[in-house]
Amino acid sequence: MGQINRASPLPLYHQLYELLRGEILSGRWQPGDMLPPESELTETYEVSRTTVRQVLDMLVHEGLIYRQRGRGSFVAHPTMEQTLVRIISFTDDMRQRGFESGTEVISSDLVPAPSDIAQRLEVEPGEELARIKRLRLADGEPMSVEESFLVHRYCPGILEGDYAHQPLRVALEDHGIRWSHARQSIRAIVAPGELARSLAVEPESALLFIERVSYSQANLPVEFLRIYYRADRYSLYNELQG
Amino acid sequence: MGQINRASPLPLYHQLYELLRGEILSGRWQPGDMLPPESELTETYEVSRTTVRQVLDMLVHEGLIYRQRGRGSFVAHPTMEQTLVRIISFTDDMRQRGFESGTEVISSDLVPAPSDIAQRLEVEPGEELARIKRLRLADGEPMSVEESFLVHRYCPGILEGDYAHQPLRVALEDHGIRWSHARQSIRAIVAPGELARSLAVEPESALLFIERVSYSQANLPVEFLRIYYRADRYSLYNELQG
DNA sequence: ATAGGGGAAATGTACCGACATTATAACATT
DNA sequence: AATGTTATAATGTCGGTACATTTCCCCTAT
Repeated sequence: MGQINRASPLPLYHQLYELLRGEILSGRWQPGDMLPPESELTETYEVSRTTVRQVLDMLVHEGLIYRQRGRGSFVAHPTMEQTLVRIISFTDDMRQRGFESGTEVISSDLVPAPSDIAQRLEVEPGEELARIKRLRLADGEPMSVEESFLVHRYCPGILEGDYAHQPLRVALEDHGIRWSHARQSIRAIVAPGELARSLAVEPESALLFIERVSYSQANLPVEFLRIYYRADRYSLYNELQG
Repeated sequence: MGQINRASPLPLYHQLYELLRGEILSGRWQPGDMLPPESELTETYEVSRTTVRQVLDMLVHEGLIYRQRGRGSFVAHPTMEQTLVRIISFTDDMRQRGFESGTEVISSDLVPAPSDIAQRLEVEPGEELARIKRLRLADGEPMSVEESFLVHRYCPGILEGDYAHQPLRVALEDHGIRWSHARQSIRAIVAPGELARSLAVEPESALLFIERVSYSQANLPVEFLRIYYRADRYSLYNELQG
């Protein structure tokens, strides 16, 4: 079990947050499970109830837990909404939607950065990028095409992996890269011929098109991602506040 | 200036939250303005600093303010992101994107509820709905078509308003209806001929298509909304957490 | 069997105090 | 003039206490 290090410069609440978050994201605590009550967390980690509640509130905001007065705090069931709040893997996204996910690598190579991508990745045009193009399947049928551009300098040799079976995220972690946040735009486009063929849809179909820049924990943009979703199979959901 | 009523059953933090939120949303406090420091809010409203901070944290999470250690708390500048978090009017959305907004009413009438819409509005199929169809303009050019279905029982006579010049939201408030939250789906579609004409785009263009159910503060679904955005002019932005 | 009461456990609300960290401006020193 | 120092004010972190409210279970009286 994790420990809280009082000599650490990291605030106690941050350490506890990482601990509890790990329990949930790792799956050690399952959706619907009750978390230890505040009183128990207070004793276990030897922090005040104030700190414990601060952490639990953070997890509520993140959508990882929900709380019920008089009953307890529980691990939340993943919702579609997570897709628009958290960086989530294709596999997890599909599992939430009730699909079995699959992946085929279309191509992977090194390319010089085009100027528009270079700008978003904050590198010089022409800088070497690793490009990985994959077809994503849901229950065996094409769901999306993902084109990923990685700043090769940050992850040399990344192209050696087999990204049909290994998550790109894992390979990046071997290079010490973990995502802190990402910015994306969501658009609608008409499927170009080649994409229509890859996705097995009629030419001129509509696609949901997402462009995303992902930032490492060092706050550097590392990946530029283009995702083309089949509009007949994929939509986004979210909830708005009044 | 607002007051806090200690005899009210509403929690103090909730009352203070509504107060400060009102100052911001009304525009009395402008983006970039510094809020009164915590110490002053504590004295003004005679609540503890804990309560003040709880409220400020809520406003931060809502994206209405940001805080800077050692400097103060400030009214946030509206961002594109709000579109995916808060229920925002077309006018405000366009202003954030740097457009002048305009509206033309295409049609408004009473219709019996189709079964799919009835289900989402939790009424019987055939129940009377007020339907308002509007063309939305940005800098004089078509941006989107909105088709709104309102449960007429909740807002009889709503069709008498002129929704080219008056916000629908205001008319609904006269019926005591204010939005608490809404749920929406985001999809891509190919523009049907009629819509393409209304939006002045090529037939077979891609549109960003949003379907939204909005709930009143009584937690009743009141409006079903279909919005068709020109994909060449409109995209959504948001930020994801790692 | 059923209804009701009571207590235990859990989260919610609200207050207070103490000190840390950061930003700014005014002031002092070089 | 440039630099360093200091004081002040602001938010951030952490601890504590008290009581309210809700849920749930067990026990009892009917």
